[in-house]
Amino acid sequence: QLPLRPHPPFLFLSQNQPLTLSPCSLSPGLPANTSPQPQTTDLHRGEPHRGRRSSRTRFTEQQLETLQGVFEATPYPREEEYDRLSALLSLPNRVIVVWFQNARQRARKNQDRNDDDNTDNSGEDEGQGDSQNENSMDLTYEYYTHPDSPVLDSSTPCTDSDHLTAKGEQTPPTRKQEDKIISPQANTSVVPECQSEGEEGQEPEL
Amino acid sequence: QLPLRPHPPFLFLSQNQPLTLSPCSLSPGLPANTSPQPQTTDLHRGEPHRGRRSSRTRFTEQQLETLQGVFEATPYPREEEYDRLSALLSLPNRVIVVWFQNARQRARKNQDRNDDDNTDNSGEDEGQGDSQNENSMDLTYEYYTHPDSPVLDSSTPCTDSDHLTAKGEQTPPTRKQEDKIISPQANTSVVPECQSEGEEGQEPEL
DNA sequence: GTCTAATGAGTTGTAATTAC
DNA sequence: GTAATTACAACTCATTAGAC
Repeated sequence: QLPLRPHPPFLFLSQNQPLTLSPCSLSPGLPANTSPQPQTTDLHRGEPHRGRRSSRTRFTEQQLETLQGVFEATPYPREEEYDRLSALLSLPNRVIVVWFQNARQRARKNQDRNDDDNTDNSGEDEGQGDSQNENSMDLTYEYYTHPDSPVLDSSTPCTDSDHLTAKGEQTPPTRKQEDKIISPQANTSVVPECQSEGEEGQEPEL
Repeated sequence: QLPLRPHPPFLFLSQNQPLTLSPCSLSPGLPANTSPQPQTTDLHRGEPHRGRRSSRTRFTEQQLETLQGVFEATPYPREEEYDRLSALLSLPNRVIVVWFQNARQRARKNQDRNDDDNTDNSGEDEGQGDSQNENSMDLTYEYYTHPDSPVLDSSTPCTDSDHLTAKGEQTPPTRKQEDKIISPQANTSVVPECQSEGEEGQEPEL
């Protein structure tokens, strides 16, 4: 008989709008009021811990939104993208990197879970949150991130035919379990990597 | 992790009722600084006596009024709202947080009771003391407190009696939904598949 | 007795860390 | 990079205790 169960810290927004309340003023959708400067060092009220692991970052709604959006587009960004996001969201680079790692892990887990559910309980299909249903994303990665990776090199970037065939070889050494997850960023050819250096061809319209 | 005390099973059901809240007329004349003399002793604020229970806070009428007003608007305020209230009411943050927790608990309980009454004694409907019947609010929260949320506080009076921290805040956590526990990760901001970062259009200037 | 602020165990999601 | 793990942080519920 519980009408509510907001257990864990979570935040994500729908396209929700103030419906019943917002009497006096409203500026929906745009969190530009305060200058949100998420402190990444030591922020929480009080002092929960000192000297331990670095304090848990609390992402803002907007940051998560952006991160999630980028993640859904490119689960494996490269360093330029990390840097861009770092600057954009005013977060340290490590935080961004870690977020993507965790996001991939989460997506993988959700995918597995959904997959298992689908396989096991095919008939039992209740409308669960669809947030984890777009897990068709491909999360295998190939080891292009090596220091002398060809992708990042400016001399090779825009020829997608090259990387598609050359390193598009689907033989990741660490391809463990899921073969449903397929090609890594190779199929990101729809988003060519030439734009990665130049801040990803898409400009923020703001 | 500490099985010291047995705990009842943990199961939830959900039932929800429409929410009745008074938007702006919650506390039209909020206490600016008239003369609230809350005995927020240093007992539980500055110095936590280990082992000793904090002294029970005695809220003033105004404080309770304000808290109740804010609660009816947003049962799950964000951290900034807590801070605002803390400053506004001259109460420690912890006290505010605990008050909201207890208020939620109370509301849930009342809601359950009402629900049981309605369900069990459908025909028997006498006007019992509805001193707390106004708690038929929706306590589902969809995203929890967050540093900068694009919301405005509905508890913030329209008047200028107090704008000590005009942090825009407005959460529409009041989603009326019947008997469905929203899972925390329920709704994500799904973005279309092939657009990299132009999605939300919330990219700050760079 | 009632009412409720405070406490604490328990759950959950996840940022950060570690091991690989 | 991954997978597993740890350490929070924000909540829940039940309970305890303090003032009426």
